[in-house]
Amino acid sequence: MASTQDHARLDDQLCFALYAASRAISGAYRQLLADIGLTYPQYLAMLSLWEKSGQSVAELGDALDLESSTLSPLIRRLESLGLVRRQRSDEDERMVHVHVTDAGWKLESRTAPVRQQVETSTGLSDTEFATLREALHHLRATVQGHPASSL
Amino acid sequence: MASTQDHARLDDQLCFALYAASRAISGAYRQLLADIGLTYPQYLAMLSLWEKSGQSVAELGDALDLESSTLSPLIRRLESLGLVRRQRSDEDERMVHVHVTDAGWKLESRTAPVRQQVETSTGLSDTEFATLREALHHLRATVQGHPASSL
DNA sequence: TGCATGTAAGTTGTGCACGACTGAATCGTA
DNA sequence: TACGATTCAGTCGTGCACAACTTACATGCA
Repeated sequence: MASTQDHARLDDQLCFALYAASRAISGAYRQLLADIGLTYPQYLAMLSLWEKSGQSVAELGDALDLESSTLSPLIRRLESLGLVRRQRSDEDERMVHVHVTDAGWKLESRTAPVRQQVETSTGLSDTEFATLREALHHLRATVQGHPASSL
Repeated sequence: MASTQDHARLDDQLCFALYAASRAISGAYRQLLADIGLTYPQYLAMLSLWEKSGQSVAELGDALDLESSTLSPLIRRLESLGLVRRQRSDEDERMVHVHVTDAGWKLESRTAPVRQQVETSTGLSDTEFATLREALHHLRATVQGHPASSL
């Protein structure tokens, strides 16, 4: 019967597989990050800031692929948690640099077990993990290089 | 230098690759679906309803892996667009069945080119597409079978 | 029949995510 | 040195996404 139907099936869609898997992973992180007091997007922003403290909002937006309209409130919440500090640039007063505070640095080591637990829960080998990650990075780059106007 | 750093790098995270790729794909759909008047989650809900009209909210939540608190307002918007109709069950008045209306059915054929365009923009062969899709379905199932309590 | 239990759906509150816009600062170029 | 275009952070409005809670109802069992 399934072979005779002309509907596009939800479970056949790559987009849905991606959407559902992404929410499943963020859900796994959510529970564990709750102990630390971070949401999942906040955790990703902190990951980027631990890697490079002092990024401007635009730089962080580049790294996370997010708009300033999303990041501004998120950074404000991180600031109110005392994890980061905003500093307006001296050279260019349009820019705001986001610095990790002492409290922010202290949090870094506490996230390692969270990462470990979620990675274990995926059941993937290191190779599978890396292969899937690169496939997804490549997919994103390809789709973003295909703006709707060119289709 | 990169080899000496002890930070967890954002771009090394599968979770981030997944998160970013998912947003990239939904962004690609967003632009094309705007012509049709649907958001991306609304489109996914309609996909499921076109496949099986008359599902209860809980069934739809099972298919999409979403809570009723997410679906209720989403369905309300679809109803106000005239694409679906709610009907409280006769046998069990707790349940609400969601039926596709004539206008809803008319929309179905208009989504095929959207799907086609996004699939093309991924640059994936049919085999790669299916392989990635199954890997993601499997990943989701594995992670959801690993509740945090068991870690 | 009466009541405890559990389940379906909806409500509320918080936090993304994005488009459209605003206002300030800077840059390019004449 | 004017001044229009651009860039940057931020605001606002809409729509998810989820947790916690409420309401309504059906069912099981005494």
